[in-house]
Amino acid sequence: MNISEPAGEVAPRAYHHGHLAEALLAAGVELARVGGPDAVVLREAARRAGVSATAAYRHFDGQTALQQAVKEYALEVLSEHMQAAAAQAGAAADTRPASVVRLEAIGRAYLSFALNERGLFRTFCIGLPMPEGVSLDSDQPAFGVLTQALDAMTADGLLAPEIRLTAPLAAWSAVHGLAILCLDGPLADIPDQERDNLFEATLRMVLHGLLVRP
Amino acid sequence: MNISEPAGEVAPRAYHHGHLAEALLAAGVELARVGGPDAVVLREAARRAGVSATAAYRHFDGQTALQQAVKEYALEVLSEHMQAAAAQAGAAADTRPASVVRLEAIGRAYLSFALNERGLFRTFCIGLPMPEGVSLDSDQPAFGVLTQALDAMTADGLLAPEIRLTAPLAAWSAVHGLAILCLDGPLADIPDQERDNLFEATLRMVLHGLLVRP
DNA sequence: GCGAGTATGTTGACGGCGTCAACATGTGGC
DNA sequence: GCCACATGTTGACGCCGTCAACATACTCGC
Repeated sequence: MNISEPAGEVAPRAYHHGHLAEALLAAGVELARVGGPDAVVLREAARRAGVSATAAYRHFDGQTALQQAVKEYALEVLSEHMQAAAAQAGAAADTRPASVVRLEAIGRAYLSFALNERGLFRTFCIGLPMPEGVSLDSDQPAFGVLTQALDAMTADGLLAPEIRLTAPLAAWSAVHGLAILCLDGPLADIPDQERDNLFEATLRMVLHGLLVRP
Repeated sequence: MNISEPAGEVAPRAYHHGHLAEALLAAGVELARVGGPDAVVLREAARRAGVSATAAYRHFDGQTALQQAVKEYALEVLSEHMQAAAAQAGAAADTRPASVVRLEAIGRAYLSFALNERGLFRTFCIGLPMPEGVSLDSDQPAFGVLTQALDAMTADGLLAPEIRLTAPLAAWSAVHGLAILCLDGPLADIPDQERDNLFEATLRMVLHGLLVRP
């Protein structure tokens, strides 16, 4: 999804904007980044795109549609983060199985995205229907990278097959919950180091809770 | 906190309402129950209290103050739920240690509150500063009942002392995350039975992840 | 090449919201 | 009994989402 104005293309004309949908989405993303989902406001997005308030209705079916688009964008960025982390995992010296290291890396990527892109993450969280019914299928990149890691763990004999189906959501719940508690909850302003400790403790709980007993 | 209009007290006068703060809070709670935090709207609350729009400003310092009050109310209700569940736990035949059963009951109470009082739970979740800095101290009832259960588990030798401090937040993260995924996330409309399975699987992950190895 | 049809953007309006200032009306303390 | 204060009202402002009616530019078939 290309967000920024296409660089060298035809310059926007006087009347017809040319790339209004993209410009509105870019404005919406910026609004979300700064102010969270509630800040994704149609009139302001239109203003930033240099266009009248109601022009947005030619491209988005109302405010929630724009929020939904921003949400999808946020999901894409999050997915890329997680995939990049999973790909890089194992570079450092680590005696544990690669699949476990990868699962941990995914969790850490999720949390770091939540903390570094708070507004975007919050927008990704809001209660709009997930894009095209993400659901539990692994065709969604963000969820897919998680299920792949768990598949690898199952293949390695580290995950009991009978919990293979519930494991991704249980793990996701723990990491997601921790992210939310750190953003909106009582952990909003704990020192960085304490928060990191909590990250590690939660990841340990997830791993110990999922792995087969040695 | 008394929410409803005091039954047999002095009837509201013509000009001075008499119990406007309570009436506004009650209206706010009702709005939150139906529509979540965004539905907690000053003008509508005032309307329901039979009072002009700006009268609310004599009792609440703007909209966020009313939302905050509703949030505190929601936290109280949630705490009572959890405490009641913890107290009742162990009534059913269960061969496991009482402290473990209690911890499970608390988690289930949290989830059932989230599902049965969606609007209120969502309001409780919003990113306003927790009432009087709930933080990690166990003087908050909802958090206290959790730490007590974990203390009991530690005393029973079921929880390693070195994770005693991080355990409550790790456990809370998992249960909270699952609740959110069920309300706003991809698990919004899975069948009840699948959701219950997921509950149990997540609780198992938490318990296995926290308990010392037998 | 050109004209009709459509895509895109504008103006104006409506009601709802939060919020402030100025004003009105009760209530309680002296 | 009177005055200060608490409480509630009115009116206004600017923001928002949204709709209908209108204006302009592009495009495609001829």
